[in-house]
Amino acid sequence: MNPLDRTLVQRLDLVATLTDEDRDALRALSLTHKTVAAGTDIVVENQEVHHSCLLVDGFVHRYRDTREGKRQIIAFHVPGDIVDLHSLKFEKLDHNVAATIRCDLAFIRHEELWDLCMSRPNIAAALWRETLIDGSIFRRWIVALGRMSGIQRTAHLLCELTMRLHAMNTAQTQHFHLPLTQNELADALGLTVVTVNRTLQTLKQRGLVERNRTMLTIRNWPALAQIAGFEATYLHLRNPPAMDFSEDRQANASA
Amino acid sequence: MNPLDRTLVQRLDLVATLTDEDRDALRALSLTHKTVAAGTDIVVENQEVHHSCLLVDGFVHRYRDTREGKRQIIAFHVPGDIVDLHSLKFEKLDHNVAATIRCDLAFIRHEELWDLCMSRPNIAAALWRETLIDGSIFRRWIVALGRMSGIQRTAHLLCELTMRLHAMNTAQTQHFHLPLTQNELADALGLTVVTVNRTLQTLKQRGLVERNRTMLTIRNWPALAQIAGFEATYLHLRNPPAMDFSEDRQANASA
DNA sequence: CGAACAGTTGACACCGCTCAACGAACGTGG
DNA sequence: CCACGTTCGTTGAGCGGTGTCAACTGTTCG
Repeated sequence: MNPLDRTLVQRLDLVATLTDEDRDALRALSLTHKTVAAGTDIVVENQEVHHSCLLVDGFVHRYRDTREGKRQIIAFHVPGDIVDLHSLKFEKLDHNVAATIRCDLAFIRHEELWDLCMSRPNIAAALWRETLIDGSIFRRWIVALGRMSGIQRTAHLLCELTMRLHAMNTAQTQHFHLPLTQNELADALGLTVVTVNRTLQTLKQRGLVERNRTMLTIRNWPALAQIAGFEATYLHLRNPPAMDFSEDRQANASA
Repeated sequence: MNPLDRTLVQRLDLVATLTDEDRDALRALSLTHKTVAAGTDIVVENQEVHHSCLLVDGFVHRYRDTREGKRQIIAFHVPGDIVDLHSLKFEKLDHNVAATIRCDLAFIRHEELWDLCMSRPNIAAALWRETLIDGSIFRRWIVALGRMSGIQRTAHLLCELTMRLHAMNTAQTQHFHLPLTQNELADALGLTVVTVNRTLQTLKQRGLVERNRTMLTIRNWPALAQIAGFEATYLHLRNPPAMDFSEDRQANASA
């Protein structure tokens, strides 16, 4: 099966309306595949690039360092995302993209992508919408960083990632792979590792989520969404996943 | 003179490459004009809109309130900006847009804007790029909110607004109109009014900037940019303004 | 003139940071 | 398969940047 089917095509179907011809045109894109190790910088600030990078498998984050050497993570990406679609219209990048874990990537030349946009307005619209959703998520992070407490922010991030992974079927139950260290969570949340550690303990004590290394278990989605003030509309999904884990909960009750 | 010349056309010329035909096509857009009072909500969350709003004159901010009633300002807009270009591809908005002061606005129907994008790829590219720059600014705000101190954040915001106003010639010297209250600054910076007040005093004591009601005076741009860690690349301007106020400084030395 | 808003100042509390040490899990090579 | 280094996670103590609360001043405008 074409790797684009369960990544880019599936992703764009989540957020836009494509025709069969659009999908075929997407499948016809020529890809350059590459696998990179955890921690690899995929694209770095000020670099000039002529292709965009589709995340096929793994987990990616975008970040920037301050002059004092502190790191702020700006975004996370799940399989199916084009992690630097913005580079299509920028000469130089203003931040870095790195592989959080070992990743399978597929590169698409800008020229070819732009030609596709010109010949298929639907696809241009879908990709533009993708970059706008990116921006919508940024806005929500700004609100979280500026006006929400540590525990609210943490809950919000976990809600967002859970929903995005479920939307793409990368996660399918209340118990799934979330390959982030507390350090990475801290750098995304504008907190320190110590605080994140304590915050996660609080969330566990309250029976909301449990995290163990690379696994996350949602124990009480409604309550988690409640303290996060999470509503999925800002992800602009056409059919947001239900997030009803009651069946799982029974199945896992014995565990 | 067509109001689009000194707003949208000028703005897009700052960030993209247009032909004369592109400019003519932009000038031919049909506009609905409107003036709103300070504090007016221009578009609100969850609203469905079928036009985008060009800021002709005034000052606009975008914001969102948390469940606890705290406000976070997400973006500021200067004349020439389309303040809700993202709405072109979204059914529902995920945040609010409000007039910071009395504003002259011009509305453009989405249908007409999209037709223009289809017929003129250059304009589509320029507008897409506009939304990407919007996102780039969000990213920088995320870094500021997550990993920079109150004084650094404040300096950074002042640098950004100064540069954007100068790029559009809305401001032309070191002394210009910046119609923001300390309350609005606080809500943008994720601080409280009290802290902003003290931070501004510190900046003044150090001889960097002075703010008086609606006026801002840049006293030492290099030093201000230094503590903010400000570099203009993320604004993605084709020709960033020089920001050399040495002549002004002499002229204002007596004041 | 008076209400409403914007700005200023002081005292105090607290959330989250810093520093520091230790424990647990993992991976790699001998 | 163990030994060991490295990364990740955990815990405690103390500090500091911002927030909170509250009072007061200054400005604008009807």
